[in-house]
Amino acid sequence: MPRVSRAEAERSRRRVIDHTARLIREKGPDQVSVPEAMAAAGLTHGGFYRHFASKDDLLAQALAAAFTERREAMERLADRPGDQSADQSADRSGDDRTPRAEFLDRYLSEPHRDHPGHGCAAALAADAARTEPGSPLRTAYTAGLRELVDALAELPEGAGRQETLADLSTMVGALLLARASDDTALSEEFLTAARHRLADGAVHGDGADGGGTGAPRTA
Amino acid sequence: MPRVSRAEAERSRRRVIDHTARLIREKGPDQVSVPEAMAAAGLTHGGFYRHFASKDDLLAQALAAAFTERREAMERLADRPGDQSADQSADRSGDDRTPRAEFLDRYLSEPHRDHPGHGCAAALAADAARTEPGSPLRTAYTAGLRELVDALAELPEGAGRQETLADLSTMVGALLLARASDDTALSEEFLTAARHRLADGAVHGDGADGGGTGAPRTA
DNA sequence: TGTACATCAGTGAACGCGCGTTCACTGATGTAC
DNA sequence: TGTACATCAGTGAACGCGCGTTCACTGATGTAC
Repeated sequence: MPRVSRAEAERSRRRVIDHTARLIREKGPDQVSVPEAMAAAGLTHGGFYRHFASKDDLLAQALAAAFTERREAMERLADRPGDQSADQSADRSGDDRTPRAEFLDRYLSEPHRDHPGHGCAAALAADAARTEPGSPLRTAYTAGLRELVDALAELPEGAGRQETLADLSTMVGALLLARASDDTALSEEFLTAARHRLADGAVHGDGADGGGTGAPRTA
Repeated sequence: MPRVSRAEAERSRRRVIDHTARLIREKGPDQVSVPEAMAAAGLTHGGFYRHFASKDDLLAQALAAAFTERREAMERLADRPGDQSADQSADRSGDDRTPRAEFLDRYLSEPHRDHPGHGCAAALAADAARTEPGSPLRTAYTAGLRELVDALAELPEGAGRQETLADLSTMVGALLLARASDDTALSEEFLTAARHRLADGAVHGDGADGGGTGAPRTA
């Protein structure tokens, strides 16, 4: 069916970007082909260049979309206290837990480890690092990373910027190492070790987390 | 020159593996072609299958070599106190610093960030994670990672296993994020934040390392 | 130690394949009157 | 509102290219006697 409406074409474009945003996290940007990206959106590869200047262009837009998708999910977490939909305090899901604690636990969880397709886009660090400085993918990565850092730092109960950068390093590293470990026990050890480190590991004076003495993770 | 001696052939094989061990860290395993790996060793691609069963086979052997190369460098660090070659205490290079502190500083340094080719093989986590469980690359990665963890945990002044896993997560994450950040300031921030976190952040009970007061680089 | 011959490391051409990109074509959409 | 025509989203074939792998060939190396 040639020549669909402009609204339909715009929907096609978004579908390609969104599917590619998933595919690059699942397989890596280099392993996603143009025919594959188009097919995932229900199209043939011939029309690709009506929507994108090049494959690089699509990859950069898809990466930006992946970062946005995650940032929105995180902001939903941060706004949670004021919002209630179904279970307020019925089950033990954390009304008493801070957005930061909730974010950490979800980040360092087995579902996140096992489903990279809708997971953290910062985990594509190595792919971004291998492109030329100034390349579309590298630029999109850096912008997305910066926004992620800022959003993390602004979470209620967040620590200073330097602590946030160290936290994010630990999270990304543990997630990647857990994904790569071809051994269930070792993989879980990475997630657990990082969770413990970030929950109370950075605290010097006292080891209590829940309670809430003032500056909990300061040196 | 066809039909070289067996010793020469063995040297060729090692040259291919060693160059590939560098190339996969620089460009990623998927971006290294068979012709490129052979050319790096001064050979043409035709003879490849006299040395390796497949490209996958070479990649796995190269990854194992990359891990070994780094482990040997680390063990040299650990043995340093007993070994002296040129400068014992002439310059300020750390005779008073622990092997662990030395390792951390080198790991989270700009030279390591800027020269992945001879850097940490664990940074290939995402590439390993994207292969099938049980694949040669994945298996080699897991084995190398396990040895790295063990070697780290056995460093003098090393903490427990869980602390080691969290430390390694922070190091790998910070290194990858620093490499990907297309902004010098942000990149250095990641290295610095991780250095501070690991220098004094993980110590619970006492902060004393080599010389004097405990936490020297506290916020 | 010398001779005869099998082995096999390395070469370069060739294979089938999927890639990114281009292009002629189609017909419904969008627009001008 | 209708009509005439230009636009352009999507199709499918085609391009040149580099890939992983195979293969016939070469001649020095290694071995048997």
